[in-house]
Amino acid sequence: MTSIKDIARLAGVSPSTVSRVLNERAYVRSEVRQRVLDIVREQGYVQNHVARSMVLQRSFTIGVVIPYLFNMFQRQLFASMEFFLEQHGYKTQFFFLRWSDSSEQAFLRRLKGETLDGIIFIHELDNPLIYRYIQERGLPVALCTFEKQEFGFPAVHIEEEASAELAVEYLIRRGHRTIGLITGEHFSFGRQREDGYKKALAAHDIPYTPELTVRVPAYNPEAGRTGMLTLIKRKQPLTAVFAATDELAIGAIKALSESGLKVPEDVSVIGLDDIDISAFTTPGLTTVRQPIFEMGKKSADLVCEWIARGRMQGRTELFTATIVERESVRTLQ
Amino acid sequence: MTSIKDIARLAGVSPSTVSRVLNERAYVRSEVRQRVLDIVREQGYVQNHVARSMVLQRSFTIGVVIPYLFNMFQRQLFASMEFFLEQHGYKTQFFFLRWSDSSEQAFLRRLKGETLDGIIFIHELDNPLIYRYIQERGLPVALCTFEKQEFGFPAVHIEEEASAELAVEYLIRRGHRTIGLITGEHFSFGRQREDGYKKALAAHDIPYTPELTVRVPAYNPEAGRTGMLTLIKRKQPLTAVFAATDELAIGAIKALSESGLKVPEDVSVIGLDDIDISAFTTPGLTTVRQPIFEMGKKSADLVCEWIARGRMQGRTELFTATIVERESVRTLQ
DNA sequence: ATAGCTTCTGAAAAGGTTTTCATCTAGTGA
DNA sequence: TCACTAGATGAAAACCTTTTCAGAAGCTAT
Repeated sequence: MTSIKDIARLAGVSPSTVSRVLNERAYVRSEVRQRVLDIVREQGYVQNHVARSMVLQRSFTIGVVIPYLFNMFQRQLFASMEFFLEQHGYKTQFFFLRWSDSSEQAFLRRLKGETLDGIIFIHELDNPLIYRYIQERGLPVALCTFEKQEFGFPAVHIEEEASAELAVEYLIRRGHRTIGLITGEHFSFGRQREDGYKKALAAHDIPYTPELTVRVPAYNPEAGRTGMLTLIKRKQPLTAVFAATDELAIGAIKALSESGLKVPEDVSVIGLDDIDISAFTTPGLTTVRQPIFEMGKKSADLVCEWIARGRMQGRTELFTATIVERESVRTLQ
Repeated sequence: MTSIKDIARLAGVSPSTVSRVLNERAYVRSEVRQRVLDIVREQGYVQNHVARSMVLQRSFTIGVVIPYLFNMFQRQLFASMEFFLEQHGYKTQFFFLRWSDSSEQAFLRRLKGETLDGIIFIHELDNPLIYRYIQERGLPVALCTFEKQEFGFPAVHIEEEASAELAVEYLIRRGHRTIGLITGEHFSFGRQREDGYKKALAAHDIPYTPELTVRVPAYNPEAGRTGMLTLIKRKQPLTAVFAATDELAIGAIKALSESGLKVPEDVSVIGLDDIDISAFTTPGLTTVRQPIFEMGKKSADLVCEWIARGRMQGRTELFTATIVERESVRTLQ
């Protein structure tokens, strides 16, 4: 591998000068600059990132932490982040977490050895030590889909509770009063969306029926399917179901059709997220849209802004969720 | 940040000894070893990866290159790779490519500056310089979903052509003789699957009708939808459609139902890939299964094996594709 | 002629690790 | 007692950059 020294030797200058040329510093005679540049091109020389990171004490890398699941929602979010992070001149380093406390600890250890310039969290982690560590180290960070009041990290998210309310409200407005809920056991958004469901019911004087709620261990279609199957088996009459995420909703629709029930004729289904695929199910999934792409962009912007211009205290970017009407909800009567 | 020198000072030994302890080398008195270990734990010290990469000339990072698209198929593949790469002790570094020649050139430049230990390519890149560079540098590599005979890189893939044949054959066996094809313009697999389609027709003496083929510029549901719409508009009678990927098939089903055509009663649809979601569409998508998870694992294993034990010449791992029967294909008569 | 700037350049240090080489100590066998 | 070996340790070099500092050269103003 050719190094800066080779270029220096070939150009008859010192490594310092080559470095100055490469980093577009002043104080290099234009004639020398040109000679160096020519040799660089000729030799196909590229700076060694590792050595650069070493001396600069920065890696030009942003970590993106995704706990446990890597579903369609996160794929879209991640793709968006990666795109804008690259535009800002940063590489993206993935951190998939697995489902365990030891995984979060392992992540923390790993984090300490990593020279990241910043970090984005998708979904909330259980281990508070991680946030505390980030705080102490002063690592630029952005939270995506949740916030952490006590730390005042910049965050981008929708009003989870209000968005769920919006979905259930939509159902109620269309005459539904026996509404099932399928949500996941994990993550703050699952709880918040459940709260939103309850709040909407309460606002319309509909008593909360525990038998209409089912909590599943994941947020994928398969979990939605088994959740819906459970609900059907309970024989609690219902005319509609709110699934806490679109993937859950897609699984629910599958379970309904497997059970000979038509959507939306027999049971209406509404989701939350509006992932790509929701526009392509049959029937098209009525859902609440989270502006995923924009949220990914904003998260990227926030970390980069912190890096470039220093920390801004307690900045939260709230996105609004909106109903997307497709064909999976029927108006009663 | 505490460094190895701090630990050395605290333990009253030299950095060399600490390094030996950390890397589990011999020639350290067990008493000293324990003292160092205690201080390391106490101080929460972790090795600095950048410095380590610098001196070791390896990064413990495998690059995964994904051209242009980042769809559901690739998400699953990527998740699988990341999982097994981590098991092998490697980090995963993403390289998303955009749709242009300059993007591939930019990638090549970037690649030169990167200290990767290995690289996995998902889908074939157009720019041959990239493979030549990899070859010259002797960088361990694995190809996933395609192969490059002239370079003899280890590769894992299915027989694209034969798999497509399998799908079309399945249709023909069920009495279909006017079969549409929706495929993408780009990537070798698109062309190969088209060849498979033609071959299956030829094998059953069905003349190839160009009007039944439509080529779309992407491999996502939206492209599948517009592709199907085009096919419908052409008014060329057909009883079945082979979509080159499941995402295309999902879009095709959507277009059919939008046009008042029922699947599979009016038109049968078969895909290829068997991505997660295909089990959850209504009707369930009949498709040809590519063992995505296993292929991801194998790719990871191959690069790691090359790194650990040196290059194995021209090793190709062929996976077999199998029909997955669900509800989107009807038997005629 | 001298002092004081500006522009340009190179030597050397720094960044945090690993590894080679040299040295020292203790133990073994003659 | 004397070589010799094995075990344990530290000093220093190396990995490849960037940046600071110092010095040289050329100019301007006194």
